[in-house]
Amino acid sequence: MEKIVGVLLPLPFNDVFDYKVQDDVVLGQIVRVPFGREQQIGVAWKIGKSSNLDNNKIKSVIETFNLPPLQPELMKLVEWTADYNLAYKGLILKMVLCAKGVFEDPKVNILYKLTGKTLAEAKLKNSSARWRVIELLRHGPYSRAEIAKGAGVSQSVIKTMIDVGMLEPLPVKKQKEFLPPKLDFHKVQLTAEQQAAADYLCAKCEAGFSVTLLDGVTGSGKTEVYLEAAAKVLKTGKQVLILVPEISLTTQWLARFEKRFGVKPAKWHSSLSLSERTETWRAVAENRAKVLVGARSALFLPYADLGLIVVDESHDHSFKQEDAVNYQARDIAVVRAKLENIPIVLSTATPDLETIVNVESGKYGCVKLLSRYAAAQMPEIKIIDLKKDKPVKWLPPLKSGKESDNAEQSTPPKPQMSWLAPSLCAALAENLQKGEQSMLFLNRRGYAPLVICRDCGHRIQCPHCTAWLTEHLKSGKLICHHCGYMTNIPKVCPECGSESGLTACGPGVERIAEEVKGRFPEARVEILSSDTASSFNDISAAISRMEKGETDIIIGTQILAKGHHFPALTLVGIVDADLGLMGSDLRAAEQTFQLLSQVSGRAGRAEKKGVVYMQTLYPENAVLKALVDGNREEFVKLEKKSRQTLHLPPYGKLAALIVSGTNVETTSKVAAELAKCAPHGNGVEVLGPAPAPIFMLRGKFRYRLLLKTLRNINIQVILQNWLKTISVPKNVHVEVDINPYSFM
DNA sequence: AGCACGCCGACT
DNA sequence: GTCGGCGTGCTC
Repeated sequence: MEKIVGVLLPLPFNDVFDYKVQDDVVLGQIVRVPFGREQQIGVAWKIGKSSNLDNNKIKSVIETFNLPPLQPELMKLVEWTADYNLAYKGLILKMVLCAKGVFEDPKVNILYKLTGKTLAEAKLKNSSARWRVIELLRHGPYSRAEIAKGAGVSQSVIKTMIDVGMLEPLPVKKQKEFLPPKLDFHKVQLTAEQQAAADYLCAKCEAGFSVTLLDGVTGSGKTEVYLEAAAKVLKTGKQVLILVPEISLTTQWLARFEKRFGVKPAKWHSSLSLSERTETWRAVAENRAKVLVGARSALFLPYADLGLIVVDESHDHSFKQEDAVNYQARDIAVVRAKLENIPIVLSTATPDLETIVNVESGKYGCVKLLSRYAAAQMPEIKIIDLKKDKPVKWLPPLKSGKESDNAEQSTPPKPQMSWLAPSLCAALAENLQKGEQSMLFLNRRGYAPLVICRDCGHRIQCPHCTAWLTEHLKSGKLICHHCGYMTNIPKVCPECGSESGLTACGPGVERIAEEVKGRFPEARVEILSSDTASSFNDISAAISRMEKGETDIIIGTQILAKGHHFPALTLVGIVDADLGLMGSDLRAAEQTFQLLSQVSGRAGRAEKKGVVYMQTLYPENAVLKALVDGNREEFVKLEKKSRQTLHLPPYGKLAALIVSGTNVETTSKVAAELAKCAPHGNGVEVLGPAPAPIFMLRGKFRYRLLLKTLRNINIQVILQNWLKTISVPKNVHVEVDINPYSFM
């Protein structure tokens, strides 16, 4: 019987395409279909015909894969995510079908086993090499390479034995094994507070959908608590998904997991190889991988039997960031939990206001961990007022050795710009003398964020973006942090040709490291930022040197803020606490509070108490004051008030339209047209268009419009109607960002 | 998204 | 005369 199914394809469409099928196809079945002159992998989304096309125009499904069909819950999640973010359903589906190796022929290993034919029967002479092969294969089939190594013979010996029919091939599907976690491998001794929290979460794990905020100060052992909930769910045979910010998929976290469960979890992140993706995808779909730790995209994997979701560091802004489609992974995780009717845990030391409000309204449950693990205490935070405690220039140490021989020729060292206040320098010196570790945090990569010519005032800009190029001394390049453009550091000013005018302005981590090395030549200094470390392993290596006490002062960016546990770290210096507050970010205050709390939380995580120094030009700033007082409640109160008066989330809704294109005129015309037919009325307001803060990005000009509505208004419907009214030429792109975090 | 079709400028 | 630019339209 010939039937017709609607197939959703991983392309920018909302509608299904009709195909004929011979046998019965189940909803959610993954199929290969012809599409144009190509083939596509799609999913049977609707039974029956959806188009009014002539039946003879409808092509047939090529094959249906022998894979578990997508579950209705996941299909609903795709639809929900697309509707909520005004994105194509097909592109959301693409995130589900993201392991293309799954749909190719599975790789097979050819192993060889004995056929039973003897040497005599094969008319071969006895030789010790051939006997060693026979002996080896009595224990089981092996590949050619394994036989050669195991029996100590050459490939030719094996080939002869195959040719005469003594050995026969045995194709075996390559399938990576995912070991099940050993639930009782190593039960960590929990504190009473942790145990109570774990008990609460475990109780939630018995009762369908719920959201629980696991709200614990840095160093309170949240991981151990939610791993107990994971153990509870794993005991029932269900799967557990732990979402982490990409950057915290560290060796340290994995080591903690392995210590508890005796095995490695399955991992999912952007830098997996093709075969790792394929293996993991299949193992998740076939319920062979029981625990998966992954970045945001792990949310769309086809779990066979999901029982619990944990969002670690749930406040982290990297959960909201665009890859193919804009979405906030934390929110979609909650929706997935709801659709699957399972519990979800949001774990963080600094919950975002949205989550706090949901806890207060009773929508989310909450457990708190108020004290640090064991003897550790919260660090003391001290403000350094840079206006009073001004950094003083420093002299590079005199060069030693052979260079001092021609000292009369070299100019005396020039005093260098400083970014560290005398009091911070003194504290570093003291800590160094005590043999304790220090960390300096500056969320700025490279040497200097700007190069300016003192003679003509020229500033070196990115040719593709409205942004200055950052100087990176290590690589000798000027780099655009927005598009990746790279050029050698010029010797002379490209504008006026001055040979001495080019000057680095402002500090990046490399420059701070230079100053620290200059001031403390005896200290073992390490820089850690996403570009000094060329690989995941470099980062792990630097972290482990720090753990082992081989580093005295570690200087780094964001990368240092999250999840690391350095027992001997007692001093944290925040070089520029004001940095995040100036940005054009709606959540600048909140994000700064979160980031600085996280960084501060690195200090004093063992017996010795930690001290945090924050350098600022605005010591009266409310965010910093709240941090110093350790008073999150006060900060939340202020933040609530400001968002309430401005009708910002969660007290109102926001959506941004980003209009971009390579042609300024057509782009601005579309932006203006959008403004002209902007929706208005009760509780609906449109701001803009305004040139985006980075007007030109990757060679495209960008304008922004902001739609603000009251909380009870369906912002998606308003947007849909709005976008329907205008026609956009193909060389202009209109992007929708529901609940934008940034204005860039 | 990809890819073909189609209509106008600088080249052997 | 053609090669090739990318604007428009289609894919069950």
